[in-house]
Amino acid sequence: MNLDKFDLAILKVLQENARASLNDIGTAVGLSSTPCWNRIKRMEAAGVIRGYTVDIDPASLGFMDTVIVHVTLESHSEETLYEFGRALAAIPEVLEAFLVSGDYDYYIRIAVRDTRDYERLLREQLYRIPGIRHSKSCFVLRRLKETMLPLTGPVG
Amino acid sequence: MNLDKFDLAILKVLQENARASLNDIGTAVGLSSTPCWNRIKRMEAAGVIRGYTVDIDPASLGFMDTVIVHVTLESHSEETLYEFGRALAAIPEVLEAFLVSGDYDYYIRIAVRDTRDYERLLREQLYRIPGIRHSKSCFVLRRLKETMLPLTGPVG
DNA sequence: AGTGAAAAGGCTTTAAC
DNA sequence: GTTAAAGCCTTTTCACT
Repeated sequence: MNLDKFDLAILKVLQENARASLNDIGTAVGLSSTPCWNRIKRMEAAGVIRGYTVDIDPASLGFMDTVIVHVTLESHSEETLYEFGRALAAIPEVLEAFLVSGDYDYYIRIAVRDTRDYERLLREQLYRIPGIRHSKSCFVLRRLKETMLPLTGPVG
Repeated sequence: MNLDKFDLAILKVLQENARASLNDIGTAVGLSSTPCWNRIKRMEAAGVIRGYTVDIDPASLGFMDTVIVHVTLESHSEETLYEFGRALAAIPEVLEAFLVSGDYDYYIRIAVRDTRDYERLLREQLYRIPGIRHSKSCFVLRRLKETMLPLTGPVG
């Protein structure tokens, strides 16, 4: 799908506030509300916009720490990789899971209550998944940037 | 701030669709729209809800690959760490940046157009930041889980 | 605390340019 | 592909439980 500068501008507004009204979006991008609405519906239908979500403060939910875990598996068969991914997806504390190239097989980011909760999670959840060989963790000391796609560049 | 099961249920609905109407939210959680509205405003004011954002398909924007980069710095002084973080935050392709404990100093996730774009980004952007010593990259082969906070557990 | 109704405002559609 | 206007649905307020 071809996105012009108005589409990108609309996405940028929605990225900052997904509940912005069509009037506000229109004012921000220099259009009236109707074309904005049409463009949004078009992007939703085309799968450019996958959905709208809320940004929740992890600490408010009791998750005081973020841990990044690197995992290697016993086998690299498609079945093992798939099964491991499915098991990870079922753990709510697992925020992100990526199958990666290189020294490790999976990169995972988890939200934990505290260090004891981290230890429990590793022992009772992660190491109970069949196929896991080894893991290596690092605690996040500071978060510097939120996850937002760049809306300038390749298609801008 | 104390969150009860209704608050968590509301967050869950918003996490799946941040543009859900108050009526739909109310129906889903078993309340009328007014208390839902009050609870949402309260959570916004308390910083539990940090904002609402849109989930955009990276491929639609021309970003076909995701790369995870681990970085070590020359110095671990507060100034170097801070300056590096500031420079990272200014690169739109950098989706996430975490200051971490362990073997590496920064963990970064970047969106790239293709392998050439990755090479360009590394050379022209990342390695031009003062203080960088070494980096190690791995390409994401498959993304298994989206970033969503678990809404059961510690406070549920 | 929650409910339900009423007012104010925004969303969605139709039609015209 | 854009603007303007009409009807409808949602948000927001208020009175009551």
